[in-house]
Amino acid sequence: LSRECKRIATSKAVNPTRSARAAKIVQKADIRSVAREAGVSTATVSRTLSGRGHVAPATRQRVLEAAERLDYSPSAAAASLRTDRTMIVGVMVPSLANPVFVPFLRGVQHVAQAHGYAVLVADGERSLEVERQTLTRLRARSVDCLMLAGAVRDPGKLDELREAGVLVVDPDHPVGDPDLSVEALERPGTVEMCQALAALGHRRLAYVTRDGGSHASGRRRWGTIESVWDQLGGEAQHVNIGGARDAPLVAKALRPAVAAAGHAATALVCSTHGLAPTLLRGLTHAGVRSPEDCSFVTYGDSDWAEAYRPSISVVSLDLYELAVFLTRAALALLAGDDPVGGAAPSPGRFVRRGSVGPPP
Amino acid sequence: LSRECKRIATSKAVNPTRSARAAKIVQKADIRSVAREAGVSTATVSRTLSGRGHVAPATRQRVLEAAERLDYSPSAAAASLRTDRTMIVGVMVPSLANPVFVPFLRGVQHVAQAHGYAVLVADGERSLEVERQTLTRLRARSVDCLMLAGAVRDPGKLDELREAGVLVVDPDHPVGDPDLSVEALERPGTVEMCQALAALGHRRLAYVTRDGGSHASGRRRWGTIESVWDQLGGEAQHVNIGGARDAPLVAKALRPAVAAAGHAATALVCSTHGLAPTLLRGLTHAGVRSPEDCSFVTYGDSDWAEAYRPSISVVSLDLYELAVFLTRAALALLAGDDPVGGAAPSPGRFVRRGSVGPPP
DNA sequence: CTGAAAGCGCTTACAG
DNA sequence: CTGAAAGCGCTTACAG
Repeated sequence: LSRECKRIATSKAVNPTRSARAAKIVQKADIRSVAREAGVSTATVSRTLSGRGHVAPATRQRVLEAAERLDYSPSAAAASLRTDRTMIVGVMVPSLANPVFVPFLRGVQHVAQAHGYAVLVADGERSLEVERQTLTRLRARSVDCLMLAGAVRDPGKLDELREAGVLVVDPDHPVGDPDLSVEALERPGTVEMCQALAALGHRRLAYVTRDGGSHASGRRRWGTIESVWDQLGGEAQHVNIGGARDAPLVAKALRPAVAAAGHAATALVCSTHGLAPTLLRGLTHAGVRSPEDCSFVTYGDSDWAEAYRPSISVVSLDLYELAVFLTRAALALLAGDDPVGGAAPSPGRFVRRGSVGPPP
Repeated sequence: LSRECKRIATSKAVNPTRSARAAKIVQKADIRSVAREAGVSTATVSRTLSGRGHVAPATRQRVLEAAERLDYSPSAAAASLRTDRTMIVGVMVPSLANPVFVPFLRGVQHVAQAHGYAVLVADGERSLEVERQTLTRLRARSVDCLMLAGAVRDPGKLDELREAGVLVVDPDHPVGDPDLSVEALERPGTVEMCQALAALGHRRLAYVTRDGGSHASGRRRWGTIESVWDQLGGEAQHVNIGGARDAPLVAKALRPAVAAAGHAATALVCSTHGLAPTLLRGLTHAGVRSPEDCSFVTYGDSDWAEAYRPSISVVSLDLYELAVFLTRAALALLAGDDPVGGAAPSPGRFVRRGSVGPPP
């Protein structure tokens, strides 16, 4: 309906009378009506409301009141067109179905909101095609800044965005400070975990993923674990359970690793929080008890991990905190401010709970 | 840097030479450069790329090639300003920290993306103030449509948005079809659960929330449970554990309900998925076993609920599916299309698992 | 401290 | 089928 009105209003050239009528119906005050109401130029209204440029206190007051009275809401589109800044930060999430990315999104959201930016979320839906299309759209929207919640399948697209003037922030490859990469931050947690397991006497560890390394983060973790565990004198193996979901199938996929006579792994490390419940069901089905038969650790924490019996040990990294830090830095850069200080994000850590014990 | 260039470019009036240089650096092709490249008017370029209006096949071809060659990405801001449509759908989430809202967001995202809309997320951060400010921003961005993932604290703000021409979709109060409200959809699941418990011989049920009804959805659920359970001849009580997090505190809060000599509740119903792990830890701490001493059911399902031992019975409603349905309908309305058919979202249902058994 | 005016990059009704 | 031109609502360098 109101769209109808607007369509009529658009043809102002054609018929100013209808246009005026339509405008009255939609009630959308623009900067000119505010200027008229306050008896000043639009320039002054703009200066007052944006806070840029000096305005005499009395004038300022009148403008604010006029804006209030008319319930004026400036058009973001018009401002963007003029200033070439959209005040939008985009977040590219590989898959919203994967809960690990939500804290990151939340962190970006929090900071962006506080700085007057809006947040555009894009969901890659685990698909190269969708991701590409989505990034193209983000470019057309010319977000001021794009935060990546996880690895992108087609990094070439990112360069396109960068060339178009978008500030792209990739936690896997942070500009400036390599110590702030997810990998670097997570490493201490992995090391702690390996040391704790080794100290308990574990020698054989199995790292379990769903897709065997198509995920960049999963692959990197495996690299870290492999080298750290090797240094500690243990043997690590990588188990890929593929698409298995049902407990019997998962049990079957895990059995070679955890029940091999003589050289079974005595500790299972789950690559991502979302996979943990599936593995736990598989273990239960296989009759493998934790921690008696096999210790269990997962990457990523939650209330459920803690509530499980035994409570699940985790390597956790606060992605919310990381997102807050990175977003602050990015927005400061955009504003041309000095790089913000602020506490650096805390590194990952190992939280030992009931699911870890000595090897059988 | 590129921002710097742009700033220079902006002063085209002042110094066209510098401007031209800057434009070359930023590489941003606009519709005029495409028109020039293809040897047509901007009108024709616009018509070709938008698909509105007829263009001769040969011309079309030339335009597409020129656009491709120049890597043209039309400015969404300019288009919005002109057409008064932003092609953005906003999603208002009461709190991103609450995982129940994520499937809804994902559903909106999926449909929006498929229809060429972008998604702006707003996080209320459980705060009236933040929520208000956020809604004001969504209005300034003039989203075409606003989907509410949950109840909004200040419904008055919504009317403001509606007056500004935004299509606001509230799953708690769907326009047109009241059978599509979250409440109506969830009811069958609640009824099933109550019937199942009653059939097993339960008479006393406790419904547990964290904040005792500040949540609109929690309050409604309690209303439904109370009346259904009453009809079945049982007694229902409402327990509010407030902010308790530690197992001992939660245990203490639950004890009056589940351990009252003679008239203890024999079934505990948890109001929301996120609260379940906390309650389970409390029960474990209190030495209450499930289902032997007390059956346990929660609203909202997940892999963790299923993996828990005993596996947790749930009342589940697919909010992803609901979001998909509502978003499709909303976008069809915006496009002026006929209301889409499509399967109606499935109602909630009760999934009985190990945590429910006969009363002690 | 303030105003008049140009222009951001599109789309669309109109005329041909 | 195509082009010339107006205008969407802002912001900002310039002039006063």
